[in-house]
Amino acid sequence: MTRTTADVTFLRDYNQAQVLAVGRTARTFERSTVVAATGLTPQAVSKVIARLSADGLIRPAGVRRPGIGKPAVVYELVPDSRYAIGAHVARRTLRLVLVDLAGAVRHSTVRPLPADFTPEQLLDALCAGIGTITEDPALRDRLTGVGLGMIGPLDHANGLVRDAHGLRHWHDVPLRELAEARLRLPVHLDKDVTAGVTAEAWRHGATFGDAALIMVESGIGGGFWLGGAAHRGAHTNAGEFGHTVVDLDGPVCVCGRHGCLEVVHLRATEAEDVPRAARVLAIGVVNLLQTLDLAHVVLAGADLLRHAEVYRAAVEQAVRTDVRRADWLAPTVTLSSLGADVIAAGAAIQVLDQLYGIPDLTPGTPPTTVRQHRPTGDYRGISSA
Amino acid sequence: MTRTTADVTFLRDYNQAQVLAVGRTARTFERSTVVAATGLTPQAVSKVIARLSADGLIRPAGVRRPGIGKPAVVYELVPDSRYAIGAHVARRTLRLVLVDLAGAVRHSTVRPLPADFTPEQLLDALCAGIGTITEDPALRDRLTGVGLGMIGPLDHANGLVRDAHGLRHWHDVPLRELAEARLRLPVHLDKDVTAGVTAEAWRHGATFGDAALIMVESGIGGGFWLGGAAHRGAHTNAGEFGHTVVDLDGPVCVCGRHGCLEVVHLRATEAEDVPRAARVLAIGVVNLLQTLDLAHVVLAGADLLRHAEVYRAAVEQAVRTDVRRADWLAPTVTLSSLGADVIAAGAAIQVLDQLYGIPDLTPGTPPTTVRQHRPTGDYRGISSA
DNA sequence: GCGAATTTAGCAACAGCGTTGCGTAATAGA
DNA sequence: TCTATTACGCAACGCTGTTGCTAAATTCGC
Repeated sequence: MTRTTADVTFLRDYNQAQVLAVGRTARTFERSTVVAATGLTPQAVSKVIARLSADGLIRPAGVRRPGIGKPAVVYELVPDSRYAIGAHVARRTLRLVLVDLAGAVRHSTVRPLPADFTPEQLLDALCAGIGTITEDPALRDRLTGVGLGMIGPLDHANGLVRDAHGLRHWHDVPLRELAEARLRLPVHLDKDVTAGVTAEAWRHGATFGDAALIMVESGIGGGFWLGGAAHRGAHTNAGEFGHTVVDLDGPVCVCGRHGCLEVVHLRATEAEDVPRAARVLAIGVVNLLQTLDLAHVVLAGADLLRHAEVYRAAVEQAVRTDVRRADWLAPTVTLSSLGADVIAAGAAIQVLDQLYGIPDLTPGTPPTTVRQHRPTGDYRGISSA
Repeated sequence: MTRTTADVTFLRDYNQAQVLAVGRTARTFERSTVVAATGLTPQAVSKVIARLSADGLIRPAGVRRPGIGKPAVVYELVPDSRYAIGAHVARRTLRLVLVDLAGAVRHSTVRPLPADFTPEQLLDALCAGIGTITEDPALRDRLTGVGLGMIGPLDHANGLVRDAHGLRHWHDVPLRELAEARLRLPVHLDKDVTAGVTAEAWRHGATFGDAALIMVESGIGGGFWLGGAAHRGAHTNAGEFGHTVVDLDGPVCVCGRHGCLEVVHLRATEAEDVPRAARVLAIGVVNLLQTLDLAHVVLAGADLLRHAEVYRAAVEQAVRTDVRRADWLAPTVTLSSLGADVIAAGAAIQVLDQLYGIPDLTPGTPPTTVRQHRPTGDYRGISSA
C-alpha cells in the first residue's frame, strides 16, 4: 500500500511485515531469530508476536531448549490463516490459483477464454471460476482479495487496462472497478511479469535482493524487483525487455524497430534452433545484468519452460563468461519455482503483499488518491451479501 | 542512511526530509504548502517547521495575506546553513565542488591528476584542494562531509574501490576509510553515474520520478534513480549500460563481447560521424525506456556535451518515434543542469542526502554493519584537531 | 535434593512521534 | 466596534518502540 505520511501505524506495519517475512522464509522461528533479523529489541518483538498471534497469523509450535535456561518458544506461520486468489489473464486462457499466506499454491485451474474476449467475457469467466473456489465458507472468511495479472500496457495505480497487446476490446477499461463490483472483493491489477517477480520475492523473503523474472511466452518480458519492491516504472510499463534492440541491422519487429530481442529470438524459434534462441535470450539477460546488477535471475514462461534446461544452461553460461568479474557479479540463475502458476500466484500474492508485506512509503504522491482496503482485525471478506 | 529497524526517529527524519524537499524545490513555501505536499496535519507540520527553524535549516521570509484572516508565515530554505564537498575522480583530473543545502554549486575547481595515479596521490590532491576550500572557518563549521564519485567497480556500502577501470594501483582500496582518516570528515564513496543522478534528483525534489542519467565520457554509463532512491544494484555495479549488446555481429568491445553500445558508438565517433554516434546512443536510451519505463532522461558527460544539441535532439526524436504509445510513455529529455559539475556535485549531494534526504529503510540487511554519522543538533564538523 | 547460574519472557514506566480538540492571534469587512 | 475568517500553537491523547526490572523455567554444581 502506497502512503505518503509516516505515522506510527507505518512503524507497526513495517516491523510486523518483517516478522512475517521471517515466518515465511524459515519454517519455524523464535523471538531471538527475529531480533537478529530485524534489529528490534526483544521486548518489541514480543509485542509484535503477541499481535500476530492474536490475529491468528502465527502460532506457537513447540519449544527449543537452549541447553541451559528457560526454553524458547518456537513459532510458525499459519498458512491457512489467510488466502488470496490470483488470475493470470493470457490471450487464450484464464488461470486461477488459490494461494495461502505462505505463498504456496493450494489450488490451480485453467479454463479457456474466447478468442479476442471482451471485458464482460473475462468477468464472467472470473466469476464462474472464483465462485467454485469460494464455495467453502471457512475459506471465504479468510479470503483477502483477488489479484489480476495480465499483459499491458495498463495503469496499475488506477486499475486501468490501457491497451492489452493483441486484444481489440481493451482500451482504457477500468478493470479493477468492474471486477470489484462483480466479485465484491478487493481487486489488484498489475502486469503479468511484475506479478510473477512478486511471487518469487515473497517466497524468498526479505533477503531477496535485486532480481528479474524473465518470461518467454508469446513475446519476451521482464519483471523487476529492485530495492525491496516491484519496479513498475513511471507508467506501469517497465518490463518491455523484449523490445530492446540487440541487432541494429536485424529484422523488423512488430513494434517497428529493427532487431529487437523478441524478433531475433522468434526467428531462431521459427527455425527450430532452440540452442540459438536460448543464446539470444542469454545475451539479453546479460544486457540486463550490466545495466541493473541483479542478484537473481528467474526464468519462466510456457515457451521457455518447454526447453527449460537448454535455456537455463545458456543463461547460466553467459552470465559466467560474458560478465567481467563474474566471480562476484554473477547472479543466481533459476527456473521459476512455481512453474506455469507463477503469474497467477504472483497476482494473488500482490494482494497479500499489500496487507502483510513491507509497506512502501513513496514521497511526492498526492495523499488524496490513496486507496485503503486493509482488513483491520477481524476482517470477514465482503462476499456475503 | 540505511537502517532496518523502524522506530519513531525514522518518522521524524522522514517527514522532516519531505519538508526540506519542498523547501529545495519551491523557492518559498508556507505551512499549507507542506500540508498539501505531505498529507501531514497542520499541527505536525508546525512541529517540523519549528525543529528545522531551530536548527537554522529554514527561516521565515515574510508573510502572505490571504485576503482575509491572519497572514500566513512564508518560509525559505537557508542554503548557507549546510555545505558539502564533492569530488569527481576521473582518469586524469580531480574536480572539486562546494555545494550548499539547496544543491547549488558554490565553488568549482579542476586540477590534474598524475597519469595512473595511486591512492596516496589521490589523497594528497584531495587534501590540498579541500584544504583551500575549508580555510573559511564559518564554512568549516557547516561542512557535513565529502563525497567521492569515481568509476567502478566499487563497493558503495563498505567504501571500497574494487578495480577502477584503467587504473593499475586500485584493487580493493578502502578509500572511504583512508579519506576519512586524512580529511577528518565523513566520506561517502559512490560510482560517478550514481552520484550524478542523485544531483539531478535532489535538485528536482520529491516529484522526481524514475530517471536515468546517461553519461558519455571515455565510455558510456548510466545512473539510475528508481522508486525515489538511487539504484546501485546488488554489488554497486549497476549502470554498465555501455556494455549492453546492440549489434550481435558488431565489433569486439574491450569487455570481450560483440557489438556493445560503447564500441559501436566509439566507431561512429572515430569516424567523426557525430549524428550517427548520437543515433546509436539514442537506440540505447530507448532500450532503457522499454526496460525501465523512465520519466526523465538526463544527458551528461564531456564527450556528449561537446555536441550537446545533436545528442539531445537525437534522443528526443528516438524517444518520440521509436516507442509505441509515446504520447504517454515518452520521458522528458534534458541536458544536465549542472554541466561538467554534475558528478562532483552529486557526490557532495549524497552526503547531504544521507543527512537531510528521505531516509531509506531496507529490510533484510544485518543491523550490525550500519554506519552512523548523522550530526545531531549542533554538529560542528571534525576538522578542528 | 537444593541453591546458583542462565536464558527467556513480560509487565510497567517512559520518550517521542503524529493526531485531536480547542483556544488565541491577526486580519478584512460590515 | 463587532464578526467572520484564516493561521497557528498549546495541551492532552493514542500509539509506537525502548528501558528497567521482575518472574518463570530450565541446567548444573554441590
